[in-house]
Amino acid sequence: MNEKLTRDKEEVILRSAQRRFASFGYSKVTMDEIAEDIGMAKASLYYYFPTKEAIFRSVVQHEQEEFLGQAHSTLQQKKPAEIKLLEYVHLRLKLIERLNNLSHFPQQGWHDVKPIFTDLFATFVEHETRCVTHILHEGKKTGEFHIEHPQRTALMILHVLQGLHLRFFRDYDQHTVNESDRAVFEQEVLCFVNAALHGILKSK
Amino acid sequence: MNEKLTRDKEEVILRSAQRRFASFGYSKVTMDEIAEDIGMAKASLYYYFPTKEAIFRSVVQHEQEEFLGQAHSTLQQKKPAEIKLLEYVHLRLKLIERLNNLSHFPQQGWHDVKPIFTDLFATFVEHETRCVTHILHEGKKTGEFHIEHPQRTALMILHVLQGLHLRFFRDYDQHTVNESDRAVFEQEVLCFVNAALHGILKSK
DNA sequence: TTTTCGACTATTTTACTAATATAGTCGAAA
DNA sequence: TTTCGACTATATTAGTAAAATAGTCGAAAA
Repeated sequence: MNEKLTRDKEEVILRSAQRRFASFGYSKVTMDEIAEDIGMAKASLYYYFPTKEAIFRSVVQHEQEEFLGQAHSTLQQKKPAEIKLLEYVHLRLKLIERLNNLSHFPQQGWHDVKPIFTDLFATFVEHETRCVTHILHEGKKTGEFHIEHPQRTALMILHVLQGLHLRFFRDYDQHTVNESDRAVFEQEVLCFVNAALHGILKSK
Repeated sequence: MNEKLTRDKEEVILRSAQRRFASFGYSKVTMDEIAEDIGMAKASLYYYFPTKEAIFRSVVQHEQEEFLGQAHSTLQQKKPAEIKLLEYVHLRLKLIERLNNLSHFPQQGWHDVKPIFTDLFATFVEHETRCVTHILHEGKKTGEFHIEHPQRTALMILHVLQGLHLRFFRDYDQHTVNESDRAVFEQEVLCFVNAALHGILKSK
């Protein structure tokens, strides 16, 4: 029965951690701060989580799971594959916006946190690859798409998304990223998806 | 008349510098080393170039000019725009491979050299944008391409190329980049260009 | 006059150390 | 079962002295 209470406390901790990580990045947040936010002593955190990394991983995992949940519910609807791909990209843009903050992603942060969750990332990328590959296969089966290597194309798409993200935010540190920058980024991503879908050649 | 001799000496210096920069990156090369390579005293270098940065900029500019030269000669030939775009991308891949080395690009090096030639880069990107936009416009005019916003599409293409490059080499430091890694990178770039050209939708 | 360089300076990097901050432990108390 | 104060060991930071390096200058060589 206190199982439930434990989960609740964990949630509280994770929410606090999430907020702090999102504002300052992994390495700039201390266990003392996370604890103080929720009126706990640092030592108490260690009753729920074995390490700081574990907390961070949980936070990231939460975001990823929420995203994958939404993505799968999109996949299951009956819509043209083209629409599904677009919706997937939109969801992903929202995810990126959130993850961007945790550990102030692309720039400094990356090297701090890279070893912590290369594995988390790896499995996440696998999931993503499956999702996009699935969409492409479906589109191929229904005759919507003409693709020779769905797998490779899916990887390419995901890598381009990652790449544009990197390219765009590599220079900005967190505080200089403003609304209009992100708007330009998103527009460019959509331009890419559009090109990938429709191509630019007239003849087939 | 000694104008010619001066140019020759400059070339010698630049060649030596180019080799060193390519192997060790901007910050790990000293003026003494560059000078010693060609049997000169360091002080003599300053007769030809005012600063170390000036040497580096010259080296980079050389690469860029050679590339732009080849690119323009490609543009002037009478070929389908599709082919021109592909050739352009191939040339660019070769450039990247060379620039990659100077200052051990994407990772550590970037921050060292960024302030040195943001301007060089900016004008280079302008040139590139003009090239690609030109190809797209031409393809549009001849009816080969169907593009709504050639300028925006050109930017997108270039940014994707940059992005893939970053994504691919961000983790590797110079010495771990091997042949097969680069092969995968190039294959992915071509997959992108292919998708951008032909799209994946069957219907128009 | 043009080009080279040895000897010098000012500045930046590096290597080391002491002081601080922080993750994580433990046993006692609530 | 859950919380926490007090503690330790490790990692980060700040400060500093030593070394390396970009850049100068005036004299010498060509």
